[in-house]
Amino acid sequence: MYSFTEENYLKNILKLHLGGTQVISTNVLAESMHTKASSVTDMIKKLAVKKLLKYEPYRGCVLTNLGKSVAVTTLRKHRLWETFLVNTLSFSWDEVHEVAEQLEHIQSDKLISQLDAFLGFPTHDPHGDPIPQLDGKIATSAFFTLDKAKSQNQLIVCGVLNHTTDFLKYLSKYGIQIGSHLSILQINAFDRSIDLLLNEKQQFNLSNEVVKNILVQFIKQVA
Amino acid sequence: MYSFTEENYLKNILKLHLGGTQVISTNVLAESMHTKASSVTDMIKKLAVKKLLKYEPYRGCVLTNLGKSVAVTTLRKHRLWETFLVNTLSFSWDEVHEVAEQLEHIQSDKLISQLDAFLGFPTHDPHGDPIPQLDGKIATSAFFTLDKAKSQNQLIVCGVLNHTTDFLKYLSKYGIQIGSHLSILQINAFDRSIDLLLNEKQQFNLSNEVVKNILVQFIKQVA
DNA sequence: TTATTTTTTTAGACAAGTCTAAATATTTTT
DNA sequence: AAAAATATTTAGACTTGTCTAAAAAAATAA
Ligand SMILES: [Mn+2]
Ligand SMILES: [Mn+2]
Ligand SMILES: [Mn+2]
Ligand SMILES: [Mn+2]
Repeated sequence: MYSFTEENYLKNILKLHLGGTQVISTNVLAESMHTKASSVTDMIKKLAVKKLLKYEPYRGCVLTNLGKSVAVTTLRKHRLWETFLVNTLSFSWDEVHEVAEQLEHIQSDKLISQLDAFLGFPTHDPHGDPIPQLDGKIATSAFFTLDKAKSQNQLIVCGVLNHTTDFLKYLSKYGIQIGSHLSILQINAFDRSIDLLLNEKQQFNLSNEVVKNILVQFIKQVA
Repeated sequence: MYSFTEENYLKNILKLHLGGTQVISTNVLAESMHTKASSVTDMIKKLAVKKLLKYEPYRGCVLTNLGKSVAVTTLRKHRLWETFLVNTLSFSWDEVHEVAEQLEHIQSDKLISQLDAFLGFPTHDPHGDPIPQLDGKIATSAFFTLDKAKSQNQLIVCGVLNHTTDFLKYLSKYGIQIGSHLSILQINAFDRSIDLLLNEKQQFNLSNEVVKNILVQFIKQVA
């Protein structure tokens, strides 16, 4: 129905919307698409004709409901495939994104619904991001970033904001993954780094730059 | 590395080679690609420049070893994905081809090797076609078509030559699938149709047109 | 409010892949 | 061996998506 390129534009606009931007400017979208502003202008004019977004010259664009639904479906497919790659095919969380970028464009409703069922209707992908449901609803994250934590907090790692291979490999090297337990020992005021205890065993320090990209929640007391 | 289109051309040429044709003519390839002869001429010139095939104007083309290896890999991916769709995601054998046509172009060596392992290193796809191995070897079929059978033969269905949804649905309606047992009751000389017994239960007649497209082998006596 | 900088759009070009119509080659028939 | 039929290639055009360079609009600074 829609080309890979169109789906990628819509998905990137959606991500920018989800990041809190109402109207997406040409330059911001060009950055996000790793392309030039002139290419973006051409493309958003075409997407506007197809009623996938609203476009005001020199003002930027906003997804229509139609465009949003295409984008959400693409994001859903991306995250389901990432889950499949990690849970079923033993990929590590830093290896899945590139492959999911390809798989998300496969067109088959049955494929996605069967995959969803096979995976047991997962709610979050391997990076802790919510998987949009069939009806288009995306769970809003109840998680907060580790730099908001207080001393003595008992936390559990739920996701990451930075999805780059480098960052994920860095976390993996320390043994940090989704589900890891973190106890905050001390917050260092001078550089905002955090001393913590991982899984009640290893103790180390994480820089503020790292800490800002780790999503956590309080450990739930299971009665 | 290679575009979807290039992979599709190479895969179609390989299929024609496997069908017994040494040199592939422009018109035959155009038919196979559902495109026009002039488009084929353009494309094979490009593939020749890339050393994927040898091309003699007005004479036709032949895959090089490089082209053959790309084509075989694509065919391997196609058949592994078909196997996944049927074995893991509960697709029926007449629903998988279109989706596999898309999935076969996903680029990730790890994806394919992990999928192969997950499926238990299958040797044949859901239509009974051999899955090319990593080294490029394609098992030659030890099967024969049902129209070669003799009266009293005890056979097992191993594959099909016609892969269309219509044909596969037709077989499924009668309950014929890979692994079905067939006993030849009678061969009717006048129309070359066959009366047979399916799985020692149902008895019916299959036309010569149908019978020519079913691959079988003798039932092996397992001691 | 005018001048300068930044952002966005337009103009024109290019690559991939396809098509139709016309020109050549090749094969088959007479 | 020439004529007719068939197969193949060339020429020119079109679509999608991209780019650079230049023009125009908007935002910011003076
Ligand atoms: Mn991803
Ligand atoms: Mn993810
Ligand atoms: Mn197939
Ligand atoms: Mn098959």
